[in-house]
Amino acid sequence: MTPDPEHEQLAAFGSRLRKARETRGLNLHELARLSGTSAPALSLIENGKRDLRLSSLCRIAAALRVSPGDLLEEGSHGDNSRPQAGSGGYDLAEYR
Amino acid sequence: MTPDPEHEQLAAFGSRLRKARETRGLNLHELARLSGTSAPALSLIENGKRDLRLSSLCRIAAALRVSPGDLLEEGSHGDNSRPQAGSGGYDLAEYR
DNA sequence: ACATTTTTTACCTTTTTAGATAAAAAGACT
DNA sequence: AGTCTTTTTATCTAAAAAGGTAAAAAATGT
Repeated sequence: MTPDPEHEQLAAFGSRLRKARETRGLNLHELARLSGTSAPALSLIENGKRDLRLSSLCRIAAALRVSPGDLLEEGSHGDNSRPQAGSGGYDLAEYR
Repeated sequence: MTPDPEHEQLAAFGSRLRKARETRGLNLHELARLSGTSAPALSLIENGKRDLRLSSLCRIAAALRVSPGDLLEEGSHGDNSRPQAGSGGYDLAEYR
């Protein structure tokens, strides 16, 4: 079958991204400010409706304090379910 | 200092990609046929001079029989130094 | 030195990411 | 019901990826 592996991978990436974001209690607007990618773009990406550049992927991963690979692999090795570094704060004040 | 983390990450990705390609004994032209990304584009990417889409990254990784994450992480867990699956053949004849 | 292969660079065109903004849809809460 | 928050969708514009081709540069081999 393999109905469009392209879209499948983007969709899988998108749902992992969404899960990581929600786990950290961030909404799209906040992640947008942290990552530099706009909220509408993030919405499209999380729904697998938009491709994204590697540089954007890295910025988003950094904003979520995840290694970029953890958003591609289904997180067996790197635990993706919780923010890893201490100080759960996200310095959102800086971006206000 | 952090002189442009953007370019740094692309450059690091590029050299990992180059290493993976060379390990498999493929030249740019062959990887281009296998991945669907043109040889000039691959050259720019390997030298960190061009950004690339996530979908392109996945196609290239598939052509090299590597998981996409292995090209982003420095391959501690997934061994990246050798083709993983058996049958070293790459079916280049199909693309002639 | 010469020929061959491989890589790099340049130019051009098409497609697409990406941001901004606004508006609509969906959810949550009182 | 209504209000507020969050998400989704749409439209527009600019910047950039990506392919093709071709030519130049570099590396390799005889």
